[in-house]
Amino acid sequence: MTMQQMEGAARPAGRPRSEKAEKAIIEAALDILGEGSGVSELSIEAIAARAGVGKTTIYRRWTNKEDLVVDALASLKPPIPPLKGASVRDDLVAYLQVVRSESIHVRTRCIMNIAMSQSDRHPRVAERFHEIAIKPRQAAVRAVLERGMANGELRADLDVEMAMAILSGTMMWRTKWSSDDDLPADLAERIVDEALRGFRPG
Amino acid sequence: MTMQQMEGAARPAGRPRSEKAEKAIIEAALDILGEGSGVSELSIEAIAARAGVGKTTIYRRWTNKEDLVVDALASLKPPIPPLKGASVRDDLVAYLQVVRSESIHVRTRCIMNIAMSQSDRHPRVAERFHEIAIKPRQAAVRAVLERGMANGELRADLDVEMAMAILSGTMMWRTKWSSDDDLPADLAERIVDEALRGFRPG
DNA sequence: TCGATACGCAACGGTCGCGTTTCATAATAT
DNA sequence: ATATTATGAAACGCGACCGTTGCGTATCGA
Repeated sequence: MTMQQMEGAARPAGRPRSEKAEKAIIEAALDILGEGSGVSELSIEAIAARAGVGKTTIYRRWTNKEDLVVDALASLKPPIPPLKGASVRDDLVAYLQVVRSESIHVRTRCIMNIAMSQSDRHPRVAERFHEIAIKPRQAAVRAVLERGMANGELRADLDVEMAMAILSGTMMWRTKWSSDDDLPADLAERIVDEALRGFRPG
Repeated sequence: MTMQQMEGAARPAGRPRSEKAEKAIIEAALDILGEGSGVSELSIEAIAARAGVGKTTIYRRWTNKEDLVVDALASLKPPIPPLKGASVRDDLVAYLQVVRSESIHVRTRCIMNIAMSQSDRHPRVAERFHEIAIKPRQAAVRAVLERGMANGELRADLDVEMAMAILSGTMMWRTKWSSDDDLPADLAERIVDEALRGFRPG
């Protein structure tokens, strides 16, 4: 018995799959989605062409488009900002500023659109996106709010879910229905200040 | 000179276009969009088939799909609720309840999705939708808020645009990321009450 | 070296929707 | 009646992708 055979994932014979190709495929898919295509307009041929890869190489790894998109979304590491500022206000402003700055980049914008608009048609994709990109952020915001409730910066009876919806929803609404350039620079601060007015004790 | 010739739109000779066909086409288009298709997946052939109409009849009236969709969206009469209640709170609750109830119907939901997600790819469509479905509602809400500011129910220095974004954005966020059934029945009231906490004077 | 597997590439037959045309028929003005 | 335009149906050639296959080459383990 050789060392190799003892390894957990008994390596099959023959040429191993190219990791580079795999990354190129996922990157190409995200790229095309980032240009505004919906999931159904995303064609395997286009992905293969852009990735510089044969269609075979794609079909060998994923049996359908949805699985590919799910993996692609999963590869998006959401850059959660630290949020360990001095005050609840600072943390929330920092968070919403990240959201705002992302909404300006076309790629982020389109991928967000996909996740939001195709939840009926492609529930698995939307669910995965929610898991990857939304939940961790919501958890971070929730931590900030709960910290504030604990130390008295916020009302003790604050409805945390509602507060999170107010913060994220307001920013989303503004970024949706505005052209990029008429988003005021201090939008994050203004949203937080307006929201906090109702979140504070008293 | 006959009466007919004196009419504003000098009726051309020959068989007139069928109004019924026109309505059937638009209805079919909305129907398919309401099932979750994006604009680009919406095929003329499918519209014709569902409307019980020849493709000729469609191509004779619209030169491209976008124009058809624009007209279809324009045919959506937004049922703006009256909003003449006793208080700002009552009006806002009534408004958000309409929004909430619409978000449950698949058709409304999908058409909303289209307008929101395809603004990059089909700006004319999104713009038209905004004109038809968003602006009048926002105007109604703005009127309620301004009335409240005038009679002292709301702070005199309230940022009206921000307040509208908070109300609509929060409801949208909740309806987006929730399955229909875990939307609490009193969601509208809870959003309004939470928001008003910061909108009131003092 | 040899067997096995993956690679990029090109071609296959098949489906779908495109936008156009033709056809027989229907509806309207003169 | 006759001229004119619209209608639904069917068929056209065209191009985009589909998912599969065969090809020669590259990369691995034994």
